Amino acid sequence: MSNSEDKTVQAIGVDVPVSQILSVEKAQRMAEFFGVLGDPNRWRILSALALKELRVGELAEAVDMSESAVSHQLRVLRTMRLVSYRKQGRSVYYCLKDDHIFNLYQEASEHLDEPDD
Amino acid sequence: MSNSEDKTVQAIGVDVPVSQILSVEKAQRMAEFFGVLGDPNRWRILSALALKELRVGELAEAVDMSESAVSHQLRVLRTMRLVSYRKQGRSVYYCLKDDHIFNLYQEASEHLDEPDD
DNA sequence: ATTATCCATGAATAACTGTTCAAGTATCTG
DNA sequence: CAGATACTTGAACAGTTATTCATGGATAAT
Repeated sequence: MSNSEDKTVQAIGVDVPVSQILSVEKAQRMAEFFGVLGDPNRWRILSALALKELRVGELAEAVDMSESAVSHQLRVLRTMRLVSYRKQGRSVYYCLKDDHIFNLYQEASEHLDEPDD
Repeated sequence: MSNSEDKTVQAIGVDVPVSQILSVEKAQRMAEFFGVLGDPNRWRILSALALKELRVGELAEAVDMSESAVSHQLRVLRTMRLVSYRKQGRSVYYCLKDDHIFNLYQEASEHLDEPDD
């Protein structure tokens, strides 16, 4: 809900209740989340972690990025709670946090695979 | 599938089949799609269109953006086939193309609403 | 203790993105 | 036809983002 007063805009005979449009705040949160999924290297990292728990260095090798770049991206993924980690000695093992990412992947795949009309 | 040769990286005793990591091309397509959902104003536009078919001008008023900005964003949404449109006189009516967007919204909401562990 | 390894972090830079502004096309009205 | 309305488009500019590079911290090995 966006506004306290129930403003409307006239459209096609009926009014559009502006209050049902996503609020700026909610839209912002959605955008931040999906924005994290808007980078190809983060998808490659996530897909690698979908196979098994991996250390930062292994990840870097697997997705062919520098350790620093991977580490930076892992921080972003951590912030959105898409991955979790555990430390063991000097290593840090990362893994997927839950399987929402699988559902999002599937849903997007379906959309992208749809015929062009 | 990423590489023709089935390269692996050693990890945790077992090997990680690099060939199962999302290819750069597939990752790129995923990122492009989700990147479109990585903007708050596009979410507001989509949520407005979820209520009913709207003209560009009505959309602009509803989401409080300039017509030009809305038009630019609608082109992006059209490119990703998230919206479709029909012309009627000088007006152009836009609507949501399918309901994948609803599922994505729901899935993301669930993720964002999860407790912090 | 010294050195090496693994990872995180901050700054800097290059690339990308979204808005505005100005102009252009198409349709309707008088 | 002239003017107004509805929308689109391209260029420019500001803000954001992802990488690299250099450095620092923590743990392990010698």
